[in-house]
Amino acid sequence: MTPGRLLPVIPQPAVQDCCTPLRASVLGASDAAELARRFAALADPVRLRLLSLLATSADGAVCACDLVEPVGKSQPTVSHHLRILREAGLVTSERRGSNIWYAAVPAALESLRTALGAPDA
Amino acid sequence: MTPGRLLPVIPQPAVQDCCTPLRASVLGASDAAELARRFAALADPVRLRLLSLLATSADGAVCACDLVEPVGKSQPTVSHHLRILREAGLVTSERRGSNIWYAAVPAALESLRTALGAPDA
DNA sequence: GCTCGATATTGATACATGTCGATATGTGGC
DNA sequence: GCCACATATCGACATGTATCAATATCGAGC
Repeated sequence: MTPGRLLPVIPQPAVQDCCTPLRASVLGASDAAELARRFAALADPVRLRLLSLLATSADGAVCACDLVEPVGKSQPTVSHHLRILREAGLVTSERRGSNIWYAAVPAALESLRTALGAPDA
Repeated sequence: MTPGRLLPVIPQPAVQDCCTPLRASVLGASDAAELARRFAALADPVRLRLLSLLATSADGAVCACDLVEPVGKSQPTVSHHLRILREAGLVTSERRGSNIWYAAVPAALESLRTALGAPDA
């Protein structure tokens, strides 16, 4: 379990926003593949709950040890899902002592919102 | 192929927006499952291109016969993907003579945008 | 350096999904 | 009713994915 609270900030990676909005112009094959890859990371209830846990945490980051119990899956399964979220750029991780802390990447969520957005938005 | 242009409007179904935004409160298990189901519909490049074709069409609707060639998949495969988009509420279809026309459902896209949105948005 | 706790990786299994060819269903015109 | 065309469904196959138990790896403290 988590000891006291630590420094909140995890450096946010640069998010290269991909792909013009769906409604702005017809998606090319490679843009579609990249967007699909990112949405696939959101297409699992466990990952959505993990992301939600991170995005709503007061500190902005949560110890991996505190993510296992809330989602009710085994530790390897949670680690697997965190890896997929990380590879999709939706979360970042940082080692703090013997623990690893995860944080959501708001810019990545914004990027996906943009892809779903109105053509003139 | 499509003859001339027809009446543009396809009646839009009511969209029940699901699930509080990810960043507003921790997602419950059932909300997470429902959201995951909707994002899964977007987690395929063929479906994203189909949706983009529909969302950018000048008439607001496209004959199914005009969706096969652009995505470069077989007719049954396109039909399969259109069904998934329809069941996710992202597109609507309407019979016009011997053809079936599809249209995007903007409100459904907005609903997903909201789920990805900022807590106070 | 060893041990312990935390996280990641591996291997195995069950299940879902994308794809196509073949076929069914449905519509309009003759 | 029959034929041609458009769309959907079916069956089969290959591939991907979620899950867990077991194991490996990595840090910290002694």
